[in-house]
Amino acid sequence: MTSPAPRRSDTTRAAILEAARDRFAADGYERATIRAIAADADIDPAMVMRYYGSKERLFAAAAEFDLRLPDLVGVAAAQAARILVGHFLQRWEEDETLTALLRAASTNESAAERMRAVFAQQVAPVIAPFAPVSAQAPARAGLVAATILGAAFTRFVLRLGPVTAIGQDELIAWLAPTVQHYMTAKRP
Amino acid sequence: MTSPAPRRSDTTRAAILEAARDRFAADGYERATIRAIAADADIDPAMVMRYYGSKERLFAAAAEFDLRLPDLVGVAAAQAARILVGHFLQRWEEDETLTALLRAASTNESAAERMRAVFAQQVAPVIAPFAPVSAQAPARAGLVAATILGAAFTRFVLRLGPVTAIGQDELIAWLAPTVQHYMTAKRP
DNA sequence: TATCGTAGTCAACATCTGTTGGCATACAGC
DNA sequence: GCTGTATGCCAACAGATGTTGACTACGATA
Repeated sequence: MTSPAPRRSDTTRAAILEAARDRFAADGYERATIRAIAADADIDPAMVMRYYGSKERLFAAAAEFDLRLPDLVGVAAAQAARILVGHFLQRWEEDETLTALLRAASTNESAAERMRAVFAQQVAPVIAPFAPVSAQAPARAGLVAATILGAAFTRFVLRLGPVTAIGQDELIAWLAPTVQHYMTAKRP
Repeated sequence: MTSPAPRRSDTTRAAILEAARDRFAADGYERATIRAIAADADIDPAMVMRYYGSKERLFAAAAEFDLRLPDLVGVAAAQAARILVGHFLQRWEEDETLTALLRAASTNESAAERMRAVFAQQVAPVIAPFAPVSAQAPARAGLVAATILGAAFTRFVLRLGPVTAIGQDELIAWLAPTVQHYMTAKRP
């Protein structure tokens, strides 16, 4: 597995991608214009098209990320829930790509599709082993996603005062037991 | 308090508003165009401007709603949480205005501001009386909002398969204890 | 140094957007 | 019926947007 030869334009490509993430995170898909992204990256709008083909494909490239969820096999449910919630909040704070995808998924169908894929490929498999009955695993993972996304939406997108005011540790302390409950509790 | 004289154009106004709610709910603020709304209502785009002044004010009119939250004074917390969650889910299913506001709030600042106002004026006051310590009331209400909005987002906006597959009764059974916990449990 | 592919610039395009003003029509009050 | 106002339609404008193609400058390679 050899990486492709480095190109002279790699710095430009990276600058475009970084500016795109900024704009998509701040404005969502439709309000983030190619011209604004190009201006932020201090390059010509035509470069964006040359290197990424279209706005749609630029977004696809900008919204690519790995949640890097830890392996939780063998970890007790209570501890696993704490780790999960903490990891998600941390990822959201350090990488605005997550906010970009969340914002865009509200109005752009392909962004929503990507988000569903992230759920299916990265989140659900980590939650599933904790389900007492495997047939319930999808619903349980869905509830966990609703919890995480609800927190992320109110905190990073809507910026609801009382939620942004909660410290990260306290937020983890509130959400972890909920997530644990969804993962393992008897079906109500 | 006398209602203003009915105008001949009231049916047109109503048709515009209904079409606007449809479009805003389906597409979000920026992708819902005045031309599309007018076409849905089968009228001329200029009529929208005449009656609502601007797209911004049209949205403001279309996104106006009352959650009609019930009075929960004296109700036990467990029961109150059930009622609240059920009421929210029901409102969301029957009135797409809520989805319109949720979608728009992701990318439009004035929609977000309105959503924060709905939280402060309609949601927080209902939750506050259940808080054991009144200083914690805002945070508790914020957590409830995160729970509700997370469920609404995954179910009605993102349409995440496993979440849409959960029946309404079962969803209430899962969420209500969580909401009750946020409202009343000792701070973790 | 000459050559060729890469990187970058510039101007323009077709289209769509919110918005405006002018003009016809229909209704209500005299 | 006549008049004035409310209602509706049409065409157009000005600006923004994604996208394209032609042209120039650079940098490695021969």
